[in-house]
Amino acid sequence: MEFREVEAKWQKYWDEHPELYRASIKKSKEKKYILNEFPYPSGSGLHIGHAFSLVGSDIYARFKRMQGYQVMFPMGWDAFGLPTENYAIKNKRKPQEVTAENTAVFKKQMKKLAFSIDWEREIDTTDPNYYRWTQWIFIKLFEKGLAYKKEMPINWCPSCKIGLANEEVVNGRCERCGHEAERRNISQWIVKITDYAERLLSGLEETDFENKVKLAQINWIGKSEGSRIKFKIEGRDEKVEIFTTRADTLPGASFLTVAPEHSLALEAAKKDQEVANYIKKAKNKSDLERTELNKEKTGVFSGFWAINPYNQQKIPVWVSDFVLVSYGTGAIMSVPAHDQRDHDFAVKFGLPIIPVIKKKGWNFDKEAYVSEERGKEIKIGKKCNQYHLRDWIFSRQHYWGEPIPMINCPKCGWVTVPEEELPLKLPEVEAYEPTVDGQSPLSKIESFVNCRCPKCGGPAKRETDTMPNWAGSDWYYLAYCLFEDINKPLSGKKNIFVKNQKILSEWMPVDVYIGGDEHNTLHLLYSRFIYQFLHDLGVMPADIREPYDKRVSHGVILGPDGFRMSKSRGNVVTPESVADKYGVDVLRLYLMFMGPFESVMAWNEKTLIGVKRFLDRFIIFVEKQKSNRESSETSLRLLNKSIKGVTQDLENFNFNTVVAKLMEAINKIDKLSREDLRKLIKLIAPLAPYTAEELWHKLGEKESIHGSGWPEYDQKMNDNEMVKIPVAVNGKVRDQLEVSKEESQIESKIVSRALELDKIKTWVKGKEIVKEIYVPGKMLNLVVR
RNA sequence: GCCGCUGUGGUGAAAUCGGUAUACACGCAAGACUUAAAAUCUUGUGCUCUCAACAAGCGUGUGGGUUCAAGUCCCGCCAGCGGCACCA
Repeated sequence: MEFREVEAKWQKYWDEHPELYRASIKKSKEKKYILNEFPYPSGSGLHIGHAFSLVGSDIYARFKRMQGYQVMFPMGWDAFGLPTENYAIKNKRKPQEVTAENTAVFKKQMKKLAFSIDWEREIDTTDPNYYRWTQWIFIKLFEKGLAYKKEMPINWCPSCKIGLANEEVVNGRCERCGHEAERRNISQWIVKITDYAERLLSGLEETDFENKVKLAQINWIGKSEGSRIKFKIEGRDEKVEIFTTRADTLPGASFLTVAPEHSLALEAAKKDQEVANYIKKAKNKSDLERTELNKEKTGVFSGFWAINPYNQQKIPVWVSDFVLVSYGTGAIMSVPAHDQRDHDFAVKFGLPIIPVIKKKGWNFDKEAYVSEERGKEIKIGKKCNQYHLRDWIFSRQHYWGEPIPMINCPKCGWVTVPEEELPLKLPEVEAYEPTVDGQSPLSKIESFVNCRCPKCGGPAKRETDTMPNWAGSDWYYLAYCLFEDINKPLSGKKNIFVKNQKILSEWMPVDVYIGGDEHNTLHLLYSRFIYQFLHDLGVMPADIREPYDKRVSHGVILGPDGFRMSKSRGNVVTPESVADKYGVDVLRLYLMFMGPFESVMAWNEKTLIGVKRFLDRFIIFVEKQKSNRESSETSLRLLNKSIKGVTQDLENFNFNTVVAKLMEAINKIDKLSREDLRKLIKLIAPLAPYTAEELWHKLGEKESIHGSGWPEYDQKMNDNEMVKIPVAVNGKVRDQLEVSKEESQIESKIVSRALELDKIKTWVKGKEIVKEIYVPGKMLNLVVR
């Protein structure tokens, strides 16, 4: 039968039987919540990367389902975002309509690729019933003091006249027009994720993330332990506080350096034009300039003098942009003898270099001596930790995002939109372009902006910024659990999280979270933070402290030329084109056979042929074998071995070797009974669901194979098998011994039989056997002299 | 510069705990079927020496080390990929 007909037939059947893939908690069965990062539904449809990671996830979900677990494998759409907005602007269309079209295409393609998704749980971050709760979370953040408004520099494209998200700035340039991006101060909503830095670190211990993911998060949070030390400033009451990890080098602090934004620098600028000019210049520096000017240090003397608290010496205070406002206190003590940046600075401006840790023969004038070694402890200042993690800029001056549910009242200040008024719907607008001054298009809609203050009833204005992309994906793993209350909205004040504690504690945490390395820091950290925050609010089950248990990162598929697939390179391979040409099962098998699930691989259609041949042979094999009454003994053993290997490899996401083991089975097995044939088909079912279903029914089955059980490995079957024991002399294998399993356990027997082997005799002849090392069932090594 | 990952045949890659390196597949070569081609099937395929077989030697980026035994563990170096980058 042609693959097209087979696919159409079973896709229809599966659509008519949603119970097959429906996730439901039954007391008797253990649950598995298998989550793949939900896609952004772009206009170009599912790309090969989506297909790759989803095939792997689907195989695992199908495998676990057949093993008898209650599997939840849901899907949804992370549909807010710039590409849709840009497309809408360009084509004068509504983002809502574009999104609906795109998600329809994605869903259709996913169904074709046979993903065993529970479609009843489908969610969409742009659905007001969904983002009502995204907004509710923001309100709670605000109420708990974790969201605040602040002037922050953002990236600004002077050509497009819009604010750019960090993702939109590529090498310091605007992603759309290539113009150099500038910095501009705009008042923004900030979320205090830094309050959770320590929790985000310690929580990692409760997860089963692989080490590289944990390390990525640890590095991103970037904790350093040190102390804060206050320096008196001559002629001023206010002290300058610095942060250092090396308080022991305080005696060598020959000057202080403060950031251009530091209050002391601003103070100095009032009196000194040169300082004022420097600050102005530094402020206007774009990211591009900052990285380019990386090499040469710049700075200016502030005119202020500080007192080193260790020895009461007068040291100058300098202003330099290599000191960052956003880290520590925005001021440092400079120890040129033991820090290379301070050294560069000191050399350029002729400042003293005072060694604290002595090193024989070290030329301190030439280079700083930077070592792990510490000087004697100095107990000045107080111990504290610093983190690289920054607070999270939560505002976007764009249209296609969740409106931030805040109202600014001239009397009451910032007031939240009352919970019962949620969702605060995104109004339909005529134009989606950002305004000339960089504000969100919402700011032009007076009916949206002007409102009454919920507190005092006076006239007030709404926030017009929208939320970043990450907001909707911070809690979607909860939304899948609560889909009934999200897709059929609750009225009034009822809270989905509080109401559904039981459901949450049944499904959470996510058992396996499959996603890309590019999300190992931001998305994973943001969503862990939001979960922890909700946990602190008391709306999450008390004993579930982390949202994800295990994290599996999938690899990347490059184009046939070895480069990342892109339209401009013209090396794009779409899953659809491959499925049309060879069939879905061939595509699925090939994607998995390419290499390890985590690695980076180039597309190679030639290798795909091998997989196609295998699947054809598999079908022919079943046809030929199906009338057998019984299996041959060797075939039965081989099948049993395959069951063991395939089961183990599926468990560990080693899908490439699963395919290899199935190929091996087909190559070696010669005779199977109809009953045993069923087991073999089950082994391939998670990988090639269409073919397996078709063959299964050809054997006379009436129910779907995907609802059937997983074959069991028979431990005893291989017991009386013969085993081959390699015999080595001085570590080099010279011959092998074939013995029964029983015999292989007795060392003395193995040694004496090995010494009877002709080849071994010649190697041992005339020499003394110093040592015999026998690893039962594995190998024998004779050490001779 | 810092952090992480990777290095195995002509190619994609296998090798649970340190225990027969190169499974599985592509490609290539020879053969079968065919008027022919495609498809399919069979056999062979790390390197060196050899007409060939046997045997032997060498082989997992590189130099050392530990061990009866190292692709696997430890130390140094080289190359490639990804991320971060004046973080005090």
